[in-house]
Amino acid sequence: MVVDFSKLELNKLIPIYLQIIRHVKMEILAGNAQDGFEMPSRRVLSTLLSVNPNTVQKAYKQMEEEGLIISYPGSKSIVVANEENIIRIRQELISDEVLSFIKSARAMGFTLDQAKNVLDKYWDYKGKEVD
Amino acid sequence: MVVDFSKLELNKLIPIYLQIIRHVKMEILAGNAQDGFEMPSRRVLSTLLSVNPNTVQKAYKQMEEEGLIISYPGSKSIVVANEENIIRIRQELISDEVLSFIKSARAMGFTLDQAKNVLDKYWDYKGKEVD
DNA sequence: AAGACTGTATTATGCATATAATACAGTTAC
DNA sequence: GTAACTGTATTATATGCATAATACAGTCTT
Repeated sequence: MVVDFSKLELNKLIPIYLQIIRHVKMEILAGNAQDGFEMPSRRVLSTLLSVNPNTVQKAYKQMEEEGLIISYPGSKSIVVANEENIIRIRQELISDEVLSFIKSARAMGFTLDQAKNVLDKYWDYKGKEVD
Repeated sequence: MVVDFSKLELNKLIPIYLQIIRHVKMEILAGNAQDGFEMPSRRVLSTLLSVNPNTVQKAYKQMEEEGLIISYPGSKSIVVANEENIIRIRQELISDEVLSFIKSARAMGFTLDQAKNVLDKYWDYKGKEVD
């Protein structure tokens, strides 16, 4: 099975290679990218995302260094989704995504209840308009 | 009264001038930066944040163009926190902060209830460790 | 065996961000 | 009025990110 990138929408503010890495981590956490799954090749993913192959390579190289994937020259790269990695990724993403949101919500003057109400209101939200 | 920047901690991933702008918007939303409040001078804020004066100037110039502040050459810049701005800022920050968090939480496989539980767990969180 | 795919590497260019060092004119405080 | 502050502007340099264009060697498929 191959790790799915079809739901990754690139944001212009954050470096693309970091968004690729974060996407893989989220797919692992969500249980969609399991241990031993294949990564798409650098060239294939660069085409899919309309991005330069070197940008994808930068992401893959860093994931390699983090022990998130294993690459064999000539062959495809493989996901390493062992317990150790999953625990580390969960801590990292909670710290990056959850805590930064809480920080923002508090800075905006939200109480905990108000923050939960906002989640209720926008959880199933799809489009672009907000009110 | 002068807009407070003492609680702004700079993140290395996001451009500094954007973090400055976002901080002002959050202070306005939270009701801390009220209409007519003074901004710290470019030089003073650059010293406070340990950042180049030109970086602060870039943030102030963009806020000027957004109608968020008014500057008079030689004098201090003033916050424009009218109803129109507040509504626009609220929409913008909800879109930027709330929707991006929801998107991340869903990508991590969280249900709405799980997301709320995470908020409960970390809302009052201070330090750096996560479990 | 051959061709098409892999990973990996190098060199060059463009752009945005941030820094550094000045400069000048208007306002404010003493 | 003078000094110390304002906003505003310019030029130069460095860095990170992304792109473009190649190149080479290993693996896989047929």
